Amino acid sequence: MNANVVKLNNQLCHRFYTVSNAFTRAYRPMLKRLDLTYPQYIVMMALWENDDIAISQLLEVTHIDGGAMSLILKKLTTKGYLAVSASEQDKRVKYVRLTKEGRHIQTEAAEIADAMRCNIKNLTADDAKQLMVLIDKLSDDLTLEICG
Amino acid sequence: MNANVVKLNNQLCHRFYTVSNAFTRAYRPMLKRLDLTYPQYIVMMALWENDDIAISQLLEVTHIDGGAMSLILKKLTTKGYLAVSASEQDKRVKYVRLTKEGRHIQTEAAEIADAMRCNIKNLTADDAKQLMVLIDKLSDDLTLEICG
DNA sequence: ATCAAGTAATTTGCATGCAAAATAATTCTG
DNA sequence: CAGAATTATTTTGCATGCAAATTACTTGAT
Repeated sequence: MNANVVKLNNQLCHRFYTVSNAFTRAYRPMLKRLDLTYPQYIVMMALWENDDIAISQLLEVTHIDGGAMSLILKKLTTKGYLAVSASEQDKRVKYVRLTKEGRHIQTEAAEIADAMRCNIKNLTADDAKQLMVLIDKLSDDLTLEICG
Repeated sequence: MNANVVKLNNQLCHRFYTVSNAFTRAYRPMLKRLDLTYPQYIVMMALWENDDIAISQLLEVTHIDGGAMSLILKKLTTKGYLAVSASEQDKRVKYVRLTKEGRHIQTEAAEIADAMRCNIKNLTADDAKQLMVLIDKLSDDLTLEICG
């Protein structure tokens, strides 16, 4: 029978794929004036909220790939937004700290976040809240069982 | 005031980023035996549902990047899952068609989709339905206004 | 104390995603 | 009917995402 035909339009995963990429594209032109890519913006957001943390913690909150993070931190360092330094206690650990410039651009970033929220008109505030709750439920499933 | 502090945990976009990547990672080991990556799997799903279509249509339903699609189609051709041929009417247009082998692996793919659904236990069927509705609303916002 | 494990980061190789430029072929316009 | 504008695909250059291997340090067991 045809019940086994996998329909693209029924796939939750494909929706996430599509929307996630759409977000990245939507942010790109806005982040351009800060010279940030979307993943770099995620790192900056994490640091604005919690500065001077270890790379391992940054990895945990951002969910960015470790290998990618190495490159991203180098680029953000080059841009002058942050500095990375090894811990004295444990030389394996490296701490990331915003520079004055890195803290400074937070104001502009807040405007970008506002602009993005304004662009999302179809979705009500309640919808957005609901959406986050549902995504978090799904998120638990995905992280817990790395599939059998 | 602190109202302008952008919190990572309030960002819808970051949730999509995280979950989308989690899906890709979750699918990877399952798709391995079919020698498919997740985007390649999307292309196959689109073709199982609608075979013998132009690349432009494939781009439309999958939302995969055009540049990436070129490479993906080459790889799927090499794997023996499909064939690409130029249209007679309009030589600019190329049609994509599944091979017998390409059609054959649909059965196994259906099992993979089922397995993935089984792994998502936290989310009820109703939740999933709700989630799709909300994502589609959001999706409209993102595709329509490519931001100002 | 010493050597084997374990940890934190980085590096590597491959597969996209994205924007912009380049190709190739078709249609539109004067 | 010829050149311009348009359309379908591919190519190019850069930035991740992912898994696996590697490096540099630390900790643990004996």
